[in-house]
Amino acid sequence: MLLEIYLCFTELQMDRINIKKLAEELNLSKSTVSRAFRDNDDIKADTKARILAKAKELNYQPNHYASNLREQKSRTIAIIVPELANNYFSQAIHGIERIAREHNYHILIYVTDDDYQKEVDFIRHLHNGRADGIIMSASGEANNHSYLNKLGGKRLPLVFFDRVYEDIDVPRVVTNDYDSSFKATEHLILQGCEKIAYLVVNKSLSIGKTRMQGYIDALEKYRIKFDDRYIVDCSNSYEENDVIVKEVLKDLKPDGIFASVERLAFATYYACYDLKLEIPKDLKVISFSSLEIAPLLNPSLTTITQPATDIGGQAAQLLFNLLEGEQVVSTIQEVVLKSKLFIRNSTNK
Amino acid sequence: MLLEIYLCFTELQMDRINIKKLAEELNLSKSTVSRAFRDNDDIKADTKARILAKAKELNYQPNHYASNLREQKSRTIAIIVPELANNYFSQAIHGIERIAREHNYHILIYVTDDDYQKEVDFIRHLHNGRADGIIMSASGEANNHSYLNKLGGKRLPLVFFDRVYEDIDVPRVVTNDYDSSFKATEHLILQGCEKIAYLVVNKSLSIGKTRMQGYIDALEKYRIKFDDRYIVDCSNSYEENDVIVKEVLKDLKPDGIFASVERLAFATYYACYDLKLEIPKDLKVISFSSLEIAPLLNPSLTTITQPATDIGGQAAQLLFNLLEGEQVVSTIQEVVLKSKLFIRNSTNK
DNA sequence: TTGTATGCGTTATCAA
DNA sequence: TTGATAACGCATACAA
Repeated sequence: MLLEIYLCFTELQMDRINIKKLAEELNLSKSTVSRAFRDNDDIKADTKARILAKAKELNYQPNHYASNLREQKSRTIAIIVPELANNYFSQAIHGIERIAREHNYHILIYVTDDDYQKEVDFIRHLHNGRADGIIMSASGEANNHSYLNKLGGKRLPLVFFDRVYEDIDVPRVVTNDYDSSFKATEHLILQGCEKIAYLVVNKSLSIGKTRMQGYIDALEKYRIKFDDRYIVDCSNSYEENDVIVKEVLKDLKPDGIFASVERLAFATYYACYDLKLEIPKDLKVISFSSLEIAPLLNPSLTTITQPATDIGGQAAQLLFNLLEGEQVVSTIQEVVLKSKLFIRNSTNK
Repeated sequence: MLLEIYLCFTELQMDRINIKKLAEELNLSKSTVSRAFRDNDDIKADTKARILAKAKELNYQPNHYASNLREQKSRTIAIIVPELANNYFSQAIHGIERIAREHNYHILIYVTDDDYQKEVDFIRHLHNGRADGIIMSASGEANNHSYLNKLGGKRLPLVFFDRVYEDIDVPRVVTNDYDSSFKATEHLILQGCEKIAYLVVNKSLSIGKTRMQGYIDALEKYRIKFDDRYIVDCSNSYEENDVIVKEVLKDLKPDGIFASVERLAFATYYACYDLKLEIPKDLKVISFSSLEIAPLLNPSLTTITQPATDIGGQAAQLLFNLLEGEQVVSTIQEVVLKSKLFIRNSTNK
């Protein structure tokens, strides 16, 4: 009976070990115990060791919410992305995660499903102190995002990567999209393409626009008449894209496809299989992509490969500059990373 | 001078709007304001509306750390995975995220890089109240994980998916790996393979063992002698796997490859390209995978496809049963989802 | 070097 | 229906 009570008691104790109980166990005050977990405080090495040992024994961890309420910072960054089950974004998050871990920060993940309202809600919500900063690839280019100017300022540092809002002045990491798509288009032209379709998911997104401009300018350089029917607005749904791409292939009979995201290159491949079109004979395909197995596709896919992991890492670095930097830098910081063209069989003559 | 102080003051105010200031603005008490943000409390509809309007105007959000310190729960779940830039895990996380969002929970991501010590550290750390529960795919099968039995219990609910520790009694979501690999091996045999190599990343992992047993039993059924040189222990590094796989192909000359994870199938493809081996003529390949573009590979890859998103979703569901369930269920809950065999050209006669 | 006391921003209990 | 007050667990200024 006594044993039972004892067990019950210790279980309860186990259930919630806190600084007070730990202090009692050690016959010390809470403040002394607290000091043991901070680096720069005055505490006898001996005492500190005793405390840490006991803490480990009892599995004590300073309560995160109490600490952060006190210190007004969370050592947490939030990542907001349009989608998760996506090569590019998972690599970028991987890059962020690595840097965050080095800095002993934790990461929260938020997925907007390309829904601008969710993005707004997430950001608004995050102003409750849950995160010290945000790294985001934007979802709602077409919308009014002035709310970010109010919120996004010094209160909660924000860094963009890849998909940015041009009108919001925050640090950002992008790739040299204009050059890359110019070169991509040029490559198709030099391989003999004359009717090049540009597939894009959301052409109002700045990233879509930049890439499109490279395409347009390359056409111009080679005196190929621009025809806006060849700018094809696609969606995020496999089924819809299948219909859209097949229509384009049948109606416009392009001899080159420039896909602004890898998903659209896949849609093109599937469509060609179904329509018995042969890549690269009937149609050459090039795509922005960070797919590591592009060489294994049938045919191997010519890609403009973005350094996705690096992009994430740099974005994290920019955020930590804001969070931990001594001096406030007032100019916009923009990091431009280079994509690289890998020529493979999908664009071979 | 006064102006400066005033500006400074308002800036500070803007910087940190809290319940007290909001209450002062409204000439109400903190408690009344607090009530406006809870559902079931007594408060005049009129007052509540006034409060919420003002809160929106001032961009007030109840401080997360204070709330959670008070309520002793965080509405946050932690996900621990071996790696992130990986098709399977990013799909699984996507599944978890969807369910978590439905429940209004946030997610923290931790990546172990297959390092058991990191896993232990993460879990230990998470006992500081930062998360209400953990969903994990394990990294350290070979190690002693009894620490989990102490920690993992009621204090911080834990759910496994995919890679589990058999000796830890917590809910789990797995796939029918034994059956699937039996069928996969059988499929290779029926396609005429006689020397089938099984590629595995960590054969001491239970998931590797289960899959291996299916392979072994299928061989036995068809009276093919088991030779443990055909069990090939690979790594997580591209370079190392390239060497390992090529050696196997050259030395053992298998006519079938069964890859326990998709990365090893890719390594096999690359090796075959280099060694001028033709799939499926010289070598048939089948792989566990959740790759959506398996049909686009050259040749299209026969897969045992795991419902990765679903696995994540179910794991989240199990965790929410623990977190929100009224009754404590004492038996182990195990959810088994079925993988599906998709026969494609890599195993065609 | 250690202890005491206060407050971080909430929510819950109780009283009004 | 609302207000005053005490905790939640911790970190720090100050006292000893």
